[in-house]
Amino acid sequence: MPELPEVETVRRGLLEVLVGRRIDDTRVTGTRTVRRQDRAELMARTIGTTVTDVRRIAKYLVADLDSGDVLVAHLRMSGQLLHGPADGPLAPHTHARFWLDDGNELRFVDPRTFGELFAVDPADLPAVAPTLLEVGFDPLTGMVTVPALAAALARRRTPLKVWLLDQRNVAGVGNIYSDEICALARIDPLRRSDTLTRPQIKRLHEAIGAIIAAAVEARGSSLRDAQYVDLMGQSGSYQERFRVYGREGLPCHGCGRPVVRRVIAQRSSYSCPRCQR
DNA sequence: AAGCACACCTGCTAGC
DNA sequence: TGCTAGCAGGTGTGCT
Repeated sequence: MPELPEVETVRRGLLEVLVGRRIDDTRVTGTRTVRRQDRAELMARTIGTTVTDVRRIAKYLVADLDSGDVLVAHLRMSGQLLHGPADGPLAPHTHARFWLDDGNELRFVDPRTFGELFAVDPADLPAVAPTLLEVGFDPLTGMVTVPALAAALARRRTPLKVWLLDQRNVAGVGNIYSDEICALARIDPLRRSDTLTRPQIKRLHEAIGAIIAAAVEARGSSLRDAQYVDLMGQSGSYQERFRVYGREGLPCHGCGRPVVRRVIAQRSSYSCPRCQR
């Protein structure tokens, strides 16, 4: 479900409702929700702790606990974190519940069960979740210079779309925003990363920053199935500004010719063959 | 070693 | 109306 803008929107919501709250009780019912450790260990490491900060690393949400441990969540395709009164109705596919000391509850809901939770000592992260520590620059908080971007692009020989999806290159970009970035930069997503021209790299640099900033501003994108909602169940609005994503056959905003869908890296990819080269 | 295909799940929708 | 093939915001694994 969520890419950087959606995860960032959830993070900002969690900052408001979680920081300073003590977790009075934790219950995990989903059998696939905790995969990197024993479920009982996650419960033991969270119950009785107070949340001191909520950070984002790529698409991971990281809650710092006053015990020194971190509670980490990844929503993958269909995960949601929802916050509300502890006596509120339970949504289907609720796999974990965290009871807070103010009468509210944080719930992890995930129909496809790809999402996950784990709670560890940060010193153990290299062993438990190495990829979380191997992410590239963050377009929202750590944009790189144009020469640094050029160097990183030259290090791989893979389609630009695939390069953008690789979290080791850019942290937090996924299928929607990689297409939107390529469209704004007017580059073919199949263009090999190590063959971009100087002007293309400059445009790509601007596009990465601009698309992600605008999508965060819009509180992310919610598609037709309304899977993505923020902590309070509210939708984002960036889907109203999509240039190409999901617009197969509809006119390109630049030239009016139909947007084309292709499969790249086993994902749907949308682009304008005329404007993107 | 890098690059690529596939597996992991459930639910919704378009098309017959 | 009812069935089913196809598709969905991601990433870990295993192959070449």
